Amino acid sequence: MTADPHFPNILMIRKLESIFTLSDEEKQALRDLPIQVISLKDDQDIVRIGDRPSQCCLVLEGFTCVYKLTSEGKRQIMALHVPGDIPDLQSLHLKVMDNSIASISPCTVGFIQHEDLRRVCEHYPRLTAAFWRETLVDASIFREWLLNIGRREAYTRMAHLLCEFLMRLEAVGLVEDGFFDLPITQAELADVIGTSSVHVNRVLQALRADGLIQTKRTQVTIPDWEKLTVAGEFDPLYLHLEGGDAA
Amino acid sequence: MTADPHFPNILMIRKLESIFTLSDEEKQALRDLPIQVISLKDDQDIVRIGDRPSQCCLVLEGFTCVYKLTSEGKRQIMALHVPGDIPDLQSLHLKVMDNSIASISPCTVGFIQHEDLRRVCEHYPRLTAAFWRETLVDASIFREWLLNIGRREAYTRMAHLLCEFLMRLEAVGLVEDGFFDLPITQAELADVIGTSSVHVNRVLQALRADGLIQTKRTQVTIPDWEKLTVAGEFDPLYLHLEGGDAA
DNA sequence: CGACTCTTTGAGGCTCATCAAATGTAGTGG
DNA sequence: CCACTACATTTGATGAGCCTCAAAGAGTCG
Repeated sequence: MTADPHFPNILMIRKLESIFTLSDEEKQALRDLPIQVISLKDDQDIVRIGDRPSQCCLVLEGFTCVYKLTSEGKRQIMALHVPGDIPDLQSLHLKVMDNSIASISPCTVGFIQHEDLRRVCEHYPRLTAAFWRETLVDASIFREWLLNIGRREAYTRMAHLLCEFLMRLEAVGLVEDGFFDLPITQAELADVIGTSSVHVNRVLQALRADGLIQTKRTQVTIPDWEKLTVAGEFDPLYLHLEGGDAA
Repeated sequence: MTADPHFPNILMIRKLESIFTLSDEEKQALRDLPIQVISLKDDQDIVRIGDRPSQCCLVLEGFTCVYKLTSEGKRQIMALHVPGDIPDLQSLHLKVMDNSIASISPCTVGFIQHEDLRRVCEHYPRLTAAFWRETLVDASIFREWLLNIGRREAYTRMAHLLCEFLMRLEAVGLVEDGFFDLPITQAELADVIGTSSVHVNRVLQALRADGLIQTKRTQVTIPDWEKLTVAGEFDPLYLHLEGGDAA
């Protein structure tokens, strides 16, 4: 990671700019946002269900996950977040956390105080819209995951998840030639797609056997994007990767 | 339904007021919003995936659902909306619909132009926050449904869904003594909880046999709320039914 | 009363969970 | 460099939950 103390701010600005055109003033306001950076090992809770946080968390490096547990202790991961995402942006308007957020790989995150974020939003309504939109895209991904988990079988689900990951990582420059790092265990993948780790293992073997993915440690290569999207019934519409400025 | 031409506006105001305290000016602005009311039979699409709507839809009477189809034509319902909800509020900031919305019972809905909604939000930032919060609660429900579908079995899932429905309908005054109307077929319930209609039928029988619900036509009675919440592992936290004003 | 839709029931099979154990792969300290 | 530990992946076997197909009852409505 760059030593630039403003790297978190720049990451956030780049992310918003991929959708909205920001004025110099807006960019400056974002650049001036105080962001407290900390590093985490994997599997560390960042916020917990029931908390009443006074800050939001911006992912800088690595991946985080949003999860909940059933009363029998089964875990469901509802979302994965990559650098540039703000997994608990909702806490700006919902006092109590209704889910927990944890690092799923070693990662770096930045904390932004709610009051600072609110102040910026008050002065720059277009930034309010931009942040609001971020939470709407998150919601859109939840919907797609509901379809995935509710109505597709494990093989398709996994292919779909890998497609989504590739696209989202590509958007932040973390993919080269269909090749990216996925530092997530099979047990965690199981918690994402709602199956068991044993079954994840078998599904991954099937995907490899069908030539849809190649894996080496935590590295994943997609040799044939077209084929994987077909196997995963993947249509990137729901990611809303372009066109944010209101009509 | 009342003949009052401002009924839709009043419904919206009441909904927001259950969370935020609104000033007279804010209320007046909402009362002045033009809303075009129309009636629908059941199973009618209101907006479709891929559409670029220029208006939002406020549910006035009956229920609507948010759904998507897999390429094999299987349907997953991602959300149910009750009077007072705005199922496609997201379209204010996401140009293209990533899901379809349909009536699931005969219903009345009101359409509000995006431009009108935007104008109100510009003048009253607290209303922006209130609408933003609505979309955040929707997202919170998506997360809970992901846990439900991904990690709980059908019996628990159904109990959970009925708990949620009771609470949400109670919030808009549509429940009396644990008794409410649920004009939804078992096939539709199956699309909600991600199973088959045959299995829904068996699960409902089991719930009846266990004394957790009583049904008569589309009428549902919950004789023992406490027992049903245990069976459904239900914790209403995720509905965020109170406390919206920022700290 | 017939046409339609929805609910209910049965039977067989498939997907996937669970349990348990073996193998593989870092990371640590001697 | 090797033994040792801690995890993660892989494999096998068994069974539970649920799907699908098919057909029979029950409401509901013109």
